Amino acid sequence: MVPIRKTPTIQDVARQANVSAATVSRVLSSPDRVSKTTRERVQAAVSATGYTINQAARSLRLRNARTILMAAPNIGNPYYSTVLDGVIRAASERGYSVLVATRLGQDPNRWLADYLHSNRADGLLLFDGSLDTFGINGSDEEGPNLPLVAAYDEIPDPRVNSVLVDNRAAAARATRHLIELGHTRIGHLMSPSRNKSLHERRIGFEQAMQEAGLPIRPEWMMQGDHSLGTGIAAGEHLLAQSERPTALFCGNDEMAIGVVHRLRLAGVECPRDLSVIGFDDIAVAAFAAPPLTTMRQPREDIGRFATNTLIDIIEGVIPADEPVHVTLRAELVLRESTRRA
Amino acid sequence: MVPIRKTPTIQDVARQANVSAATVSRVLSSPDRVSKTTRERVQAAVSATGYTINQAARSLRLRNARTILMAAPNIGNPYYSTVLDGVIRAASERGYSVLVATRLGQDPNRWLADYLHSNRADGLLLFDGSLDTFGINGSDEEGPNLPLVAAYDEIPDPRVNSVLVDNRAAAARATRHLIELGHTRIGHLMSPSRNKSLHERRIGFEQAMQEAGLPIRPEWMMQGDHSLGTGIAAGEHLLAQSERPTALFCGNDEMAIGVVHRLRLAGVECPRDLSVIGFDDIAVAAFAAPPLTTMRQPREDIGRFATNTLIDIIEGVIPADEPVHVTLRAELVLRESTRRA
DNA sequence: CAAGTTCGTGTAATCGATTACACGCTGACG
DNA sequence: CGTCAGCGTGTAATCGATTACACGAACTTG
Repeated sequence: MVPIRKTPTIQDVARQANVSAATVSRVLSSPDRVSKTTRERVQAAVSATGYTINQAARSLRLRNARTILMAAPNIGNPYYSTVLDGVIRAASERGYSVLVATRLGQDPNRWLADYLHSNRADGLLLFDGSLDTFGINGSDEEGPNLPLVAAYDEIPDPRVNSVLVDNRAAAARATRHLIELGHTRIGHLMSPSRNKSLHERRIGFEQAMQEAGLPIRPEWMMQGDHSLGTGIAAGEHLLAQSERPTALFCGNDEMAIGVVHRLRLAGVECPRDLSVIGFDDIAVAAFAAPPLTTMRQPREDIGRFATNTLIDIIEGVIPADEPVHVTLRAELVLRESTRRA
Repeated sequence: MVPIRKTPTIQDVARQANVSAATVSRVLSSPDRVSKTTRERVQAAVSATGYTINQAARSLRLRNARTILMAAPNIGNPYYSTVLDGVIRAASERGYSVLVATRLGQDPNRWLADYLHSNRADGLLLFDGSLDTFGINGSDEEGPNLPLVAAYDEIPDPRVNSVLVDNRAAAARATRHLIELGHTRIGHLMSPSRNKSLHERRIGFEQAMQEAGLPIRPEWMMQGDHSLGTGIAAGEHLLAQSERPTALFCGNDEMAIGVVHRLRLAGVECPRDLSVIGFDDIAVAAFAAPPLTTMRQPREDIGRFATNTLIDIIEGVIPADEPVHVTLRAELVLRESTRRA
């Protein structure tokens, strides 16, 4: 019967190797500062004891956590989960752990502060533009003082680093696709407008329409919230109208799928009666009925890029006082939900 | 110009309130042990300084992290992301943070050990049955000594706590659904069999077939790996046969969608020519073409339940030496991919 | 009024790793 | 042979929170 083996500490290793704890620490962090013979003795002791570092002690001493926090309004959403995958991979490559937080019922400005001021995470990946970053960053005058990278959604504060897709250009591209197919009666199911990045999609739509000299009909501009539910509601809104558009640009794929689903129940088939283009290219899109034409966001790249930027800032590779703004491009993916007018 | 404000410590609060750090600590953890007047003074000092606890210091002293680790082979998978959502919510309610780890290219038995022995996490939620739990638990004879709950996949070791779906019963239910619709020529696209839980789905299928006195045709038993790709391959396998089944039970929804997709390209329509039932009810399923009949797994419940069980074990609410085995039920969701033979 | 409780608070040790500083040894050089 | 540089290692302080123990004050009780 082996007695309960406590997790070995650096002291245990030191004793085993007949050196001081300081030397063990040096072997682990800067091996060249230790003579070859002691180094080997210590390394043997490490594997003999099965020592692993106690992160809490290390964090306390070094005032960092080698951990980043990813915050998203809803991780269950397939959009974010792909991003998260990229985040985890990038973080892991650089020796960082990933904490995940989701917005819960609480005060939106409180839920993160706790994590960040408490030395649990060294930086924040923010995928939620509705947050007041000042609440996280301390007083306004100081500016951001905690490593923070915003992605997916733009933060009004230009001092915040960001990794974004060029939503305006992508939305214009999507709209032009419909125009190139010969459509002139085009509607838009809009994304929530309090989110600045998403609002850009509407602007891109309007620009493309104006450039083509096409009218923007108010009754075909519908407000959605990115849920399937609003897609279905938009479908009903369209069904109630005497004159319907022949093409529709939706602010995201979920809403597009909702619209298509609702219209089909009423015998209005996509793309026969209505061409629909979405945005994001979530995994579902390719297998929806019909497979959805959409603007693909490089979600995993967004995750990786944002993570690497964040860690660069944390480690001082990038100076913290010069905000980084990266813009990635979305790509048109042609499938079967759009066709010639 | 305000000087750079360092994160306030418990000492700063103590100074501000004219008490000792011990008293501040007591106000925070057991307020009734402190007199009303000092308590209020301390609370005022806490808000005045904006103090938040330093988790690293707390973890070091208390030898816990108030953090759990969720490990899944692939978080980008929509299946796991819903589970993760349940995990985060349940953990958050109990004051725990969630670290997420994904299997990377490395040695499967090493990637977790580090997290757990290093005081970063107090327990592990394991969603990957291919791991050798002994590597995590220390020597065999000791048995599990680190709080661990396995979900989704069954761990061969009965001493490991688990939260699972009754895969065999659910698979039998799915198969009986096809039989009740009058199908007699039924195939099965199998899940990976090295995973014990998933293998149960095959057994459930075979049991239901046998009970109904229906033959199991080897050429209609196909091996998949839960990806869309194997669904497509299975579709091709079926297309190459002279005699095809009229119904197919797929080990998960992705494969089902792949099969349907591939067959349609060849003019074989679901459900007209082939009824297909999936498993899991991932978000896509309802909006696939056609909407997929499937067995719904209570994914968020699995996440919540597993998390609460894990935290109960960590906190000693449940004795660690009596393994917990919870079985949840999957539910038949009727949509349009199955019809009468 | 002495002795014993109870209550509220402070003192100091502790968790485990890191690192500035000090010290001793070796070897080079004038 | 004395001095000094450089290398390798140990000593001890430190990070911030928790808590066993001690202590003094107030209160109870015979």
